[in-house]
Amino acid sequence: MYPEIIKHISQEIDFKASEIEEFISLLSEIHLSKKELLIRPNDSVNYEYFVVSGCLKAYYLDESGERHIIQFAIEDWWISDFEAFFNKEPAKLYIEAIEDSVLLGLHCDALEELFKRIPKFERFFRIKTTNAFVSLRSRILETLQKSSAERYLNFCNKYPNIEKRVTNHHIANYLGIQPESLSRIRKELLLH
Amino acid sequence: MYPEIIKHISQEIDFKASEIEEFISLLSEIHLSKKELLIRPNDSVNYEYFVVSGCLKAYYLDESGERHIIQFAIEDWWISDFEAFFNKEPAKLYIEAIEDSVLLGLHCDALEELFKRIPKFERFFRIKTTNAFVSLRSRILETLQKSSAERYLNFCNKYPNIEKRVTNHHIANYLGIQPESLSRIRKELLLH
DNA sequence: AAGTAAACCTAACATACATCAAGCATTTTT
DNA sequence: AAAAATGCTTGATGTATGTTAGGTTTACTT
Repeated sequence: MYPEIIKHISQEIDFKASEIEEFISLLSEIHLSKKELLIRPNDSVNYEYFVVSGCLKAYYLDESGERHIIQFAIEDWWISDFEAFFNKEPAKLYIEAIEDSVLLGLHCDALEELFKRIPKFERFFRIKTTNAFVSLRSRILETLQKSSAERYLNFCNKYPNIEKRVTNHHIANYLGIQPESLSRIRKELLLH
Repeated sequence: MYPEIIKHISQEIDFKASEIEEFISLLSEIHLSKKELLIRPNDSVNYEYFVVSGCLKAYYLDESGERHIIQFAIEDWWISDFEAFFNKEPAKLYIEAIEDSVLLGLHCDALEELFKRIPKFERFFRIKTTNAFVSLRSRILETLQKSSAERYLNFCNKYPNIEKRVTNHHIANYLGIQPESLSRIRKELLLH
């Protein structure tokens, strides 16, 4: 039962069977069809979600209706409006399934309880968050430093499995450029 | 002794006096003069640093010698080359004092030990890292979304204490634009 | 199977920002 | 106190990316 997430947590920490069992008991399974919304602005966000299968995007719509993708998630990733989740604020993001997807939701209160009962999970999530923090820092450094073409190539290198599954439109949104610009970049790189 | 950091950790978690004492015993005091380097590329980074007083910048020099500031730190902030620190890799960043500064260094091994002995510190650093993670996400969303002028105004609003203490050159580096462009932005905003 | 929507590409033009260069003011160094 | 370095501003010019528009192909919907 839920071998994906068991493998995922066991990679980082050595849990006892009973601890894993307790963790699993907290999860709720969610099925989403393509284009279905998991979170929309003003929702209260009580869950973070582990992706068992499928592909999703987290994005923000600005005042002028432009879409800005902050995160993709495929198998083995966590996704949520983390700002809303951790700070108990209303959502600002949309989270939408790009493909039919299966998720495991973890409720914030259940998570707090779990931290108290089994501090190893506090450790697990500290390590996960630390890794995420570090990789956001490199993403910022990259946007400060690199040309759009370089960032596009890096994206393809770093996330080949995502690049194959989302449209160029999505990738352009993620990189912070217009789809037309990405098309030009791809033309110059001879990638069509 | 070290009232600043005691206040800092007590704001988040209720520690016993003995726990605080143990924590304090792990810290080493570092004094830096203006322009002195705390970390330079290829250093091994065994410490993260709490700023007691002063002001520092963490930056990357790219191949063409451009400087990109990823973080400022003033009183009450933590600073390090976190990627190098957490992943035990050689540093890629410079960390330099903008003013004479006093720091408290926390060694990675001491920190690991502390986590084992007092899990509340694991909790403390999980919460700190989570907050940092969330604010990096908004920083990314902001660079995807907003004009340079808007980002400059946001910076001034969000970090008035930093804005007062660093040069416009530094702020431009942080925002990812040229100092000349920032000067023009300020002119249009009538801020000289 | 036909109709519609979405994805992708291309081109012409507009614009924000970078680049290069110079000058003045302020701070730091000697 | 003089000299040097740094910070800030301004102008002229270049370039990458945005904007608008149109067209082709592919995928989805009925």
